[in-house]
Amino acid sequence: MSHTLGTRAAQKARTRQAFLDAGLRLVEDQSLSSVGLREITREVGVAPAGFYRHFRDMADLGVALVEESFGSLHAMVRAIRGEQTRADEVIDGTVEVIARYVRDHRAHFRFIARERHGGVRQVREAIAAGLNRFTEELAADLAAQPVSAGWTPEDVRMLADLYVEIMVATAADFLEVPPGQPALEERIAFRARRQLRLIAFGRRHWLDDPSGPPG
Amino acid sequence: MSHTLGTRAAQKARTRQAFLDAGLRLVEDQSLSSVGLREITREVGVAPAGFYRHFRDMADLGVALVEESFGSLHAMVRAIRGEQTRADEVIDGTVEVIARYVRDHRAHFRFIARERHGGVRQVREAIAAGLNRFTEELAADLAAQPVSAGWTPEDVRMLADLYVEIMVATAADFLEVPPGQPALEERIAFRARRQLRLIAFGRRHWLDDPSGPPG
DNA sequence: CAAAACAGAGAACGACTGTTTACTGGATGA
DNA sequence: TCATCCAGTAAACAGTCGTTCTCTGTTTTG
Repeated sequence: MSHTLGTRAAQKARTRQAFLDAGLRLVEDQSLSSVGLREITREVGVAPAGFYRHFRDMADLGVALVEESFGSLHAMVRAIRGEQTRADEVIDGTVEVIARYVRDHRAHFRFIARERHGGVRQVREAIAAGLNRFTEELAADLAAQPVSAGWTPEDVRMLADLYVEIMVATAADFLEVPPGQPALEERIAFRARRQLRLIAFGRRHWLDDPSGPPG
Repeated sequence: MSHTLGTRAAQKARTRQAFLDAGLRLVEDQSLSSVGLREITREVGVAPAGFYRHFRDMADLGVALVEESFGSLHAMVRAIRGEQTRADEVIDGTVEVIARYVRDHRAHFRFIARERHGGVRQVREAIAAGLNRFTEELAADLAAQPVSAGWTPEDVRMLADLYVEIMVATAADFLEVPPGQPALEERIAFRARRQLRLIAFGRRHWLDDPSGPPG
């Protein structure tokens, strides 16, 4: 804890990381619930029983993968929070950050998209919790903006949910594009920018419209 | 083909349907790629080899399940196309239809949500194709509405994509609610209505806003 | 009414599964 | 230095897996 890890603990951490990397690799083209324990130890180059030194079962490893994935996503959140002021700068920046995130952390996001509604309950719940934290942070940011004056907290949260849904869907669409097809990527980015802009319009007129926001 | 199926073909169709039903049942709490061939024949009450009389492999059965699921969804589309004119009537009706669809076809939608980004490529592609057809129909409806005058087809499609994404997300949220919790269901429905209304505002101001739609 | 078609049964195949057990050997702390 | 710890090994456990084969009994066809 206090100083650098002993060669002992360091080696354990390295093996654990190798498990996470192998798990991420295997989930590229199958679901977590169909990845076998022996399959993953084979990939790591370790005896099957060695698995239990690091994880209780595959669901446990899955939850660890969720945490790792959201860790890299959190770096992206901070990047979005740059100090742009004009609305379309924020939009362009947001879409660009999503694109780069998917490019740089392809396997992480694929894992989240695949297991978000996947077959392992613990993993689903961990992803839901992570997305929830993400949405709350975004809602706090949105609430602080002048445009949100007069909004109820519930409506701000509703808007944040909408934004997150678009971001996740956009990222998932990026995933389907084979790497190195910038034209297709640009089409997706273009559409995402327009969707965000449409929502920005609706947001601006949320309070001043004659038919009003209350349901 | 021409008249009623012989007892022969009828029995085959019955067994095939039993496979589909069993598949849907097993995918309630695991991914398709982890459902075994023997597991499903056991559920149906048939010898393992019997499977091959109906499907080439599990991916084949998965694609058949996608078609069945979208079949029941198509009934819902037609229901949404009721002849309401006022915007909030359409919105309320849409959300209500989504809620009822999830209630009545829980397993079908869970399958689509789970396998949309799941581990079996053929199934992913079949779902993407189904959602695409769905989105195109919706886009055609939207284009016919007076509000869409002056919109480019690309922007109409962008809007349809946005609607579909919200509908799918809302349905997925309904899924997470344990049946018989109307209070939680109403919270989700309420939020979905406000999101749709926000978009309706943005849509209304898409062309008349000073900062304009072109990117 | 005979012949062909064919859904499903049953058995066998080799390979793979998760988990437990007893063990080894190098790092760790007194 | 020496006892303790513990990450990783090797082997065995009782199953399950997908696939192929041959066979049976009924339905369909001509």
